[in-house]
Amino acid sequence: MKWEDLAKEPCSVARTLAVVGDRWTLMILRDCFLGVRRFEAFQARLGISRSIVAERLNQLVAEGVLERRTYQERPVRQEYRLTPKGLDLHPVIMAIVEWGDRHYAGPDGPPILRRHKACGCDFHTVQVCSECGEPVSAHDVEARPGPEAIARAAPISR
Amino acid sequence: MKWEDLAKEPCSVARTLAVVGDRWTLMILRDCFLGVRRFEAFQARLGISRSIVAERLNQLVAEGVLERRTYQERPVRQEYRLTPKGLDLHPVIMAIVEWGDRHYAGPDGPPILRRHKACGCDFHTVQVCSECGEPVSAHDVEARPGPEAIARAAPISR
DNA sequence: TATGTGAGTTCAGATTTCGAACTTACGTTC
DNA sequence: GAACGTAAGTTCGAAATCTGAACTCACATA
Repeated sequence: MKWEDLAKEPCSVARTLAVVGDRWTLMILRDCFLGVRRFEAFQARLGISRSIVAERLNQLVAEGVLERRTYQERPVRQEYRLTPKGLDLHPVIMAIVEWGDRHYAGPDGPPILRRHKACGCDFHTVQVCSECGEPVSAHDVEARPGPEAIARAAPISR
Repeated sequence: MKWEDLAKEPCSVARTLAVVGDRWTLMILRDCFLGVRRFEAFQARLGISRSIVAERLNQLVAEGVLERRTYQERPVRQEYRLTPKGLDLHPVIMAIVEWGDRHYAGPDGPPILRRHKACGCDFHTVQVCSECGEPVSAHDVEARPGPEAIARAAPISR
């Protein structure tokens, strides 16, 4: 399988990674959630090649994750902002943060602290079941193919 | 910045991606959570080059995410299983699934259905605050540097 | 004896990614 | 008004990574 074929897989992990699973793309999105919006800022913070920054930003815009907005004419200056679809990636970033905090924090605790404005507390995230509200662990989940995967696995005619 | 330098960044996203942010690594982990354990099975399911499968599995073992276990002597046969540290990645995979389900599901719904054994329902995941239990959205979060980031005097530049 | 399987390793060639320099179009400072 | 700075890229040769295909080793099965 090639990387470009991922999007066609009947799997939401594959489809998501086809968009954001590229090297550096999640780092760019991390910065988006921290409020970074400009090309130069992404490039300077990440210290990666400008061509890669340009390519990744274009991909994210093409996928509707970021929106290119002109904030100044003459000379034209653009900025990149998360769309609603992009904002939906917040749980992905937070889950990644959670794992890093748990397994790679130094003796002083996590490198970045996060406060939940709604309740005012420093917090971490917990994943719960949409139906019963209880925390979900790996062993609690039973996966089975949905209609689409069944259709692909057993085509009516060949 | 080089990819290998990511692990040294005072950021949990960077540290996590240094381990699992490699191309294909999250796809391998997806399969782990679906119960895949053998080299041949990873290679066949992903259809990527055997050397990449071998390299990624070795990296994950070195990082303590997977454990190599001999399930048969003569000839030696190994399998790869998630360690507790690896199981902690479940929320990352589920957050990725959630986004794919939401934005790339076809008309028949998501390609894979998941049942929460504890309550018996088909479910999706919701991220809530560890302190107040309310769902967390991107705009609800205020990030600030922790002790370690302050000590490094790495200002957040925009 | 011949064939199959699991778990890799090896290697030349294709692809991707990188760093560094260049471009364009303006604004600012001396 | 010349020099410098900055935002947002583009271009290009070199370096790193990935691929497919073949090879290995140790055993099992027909």
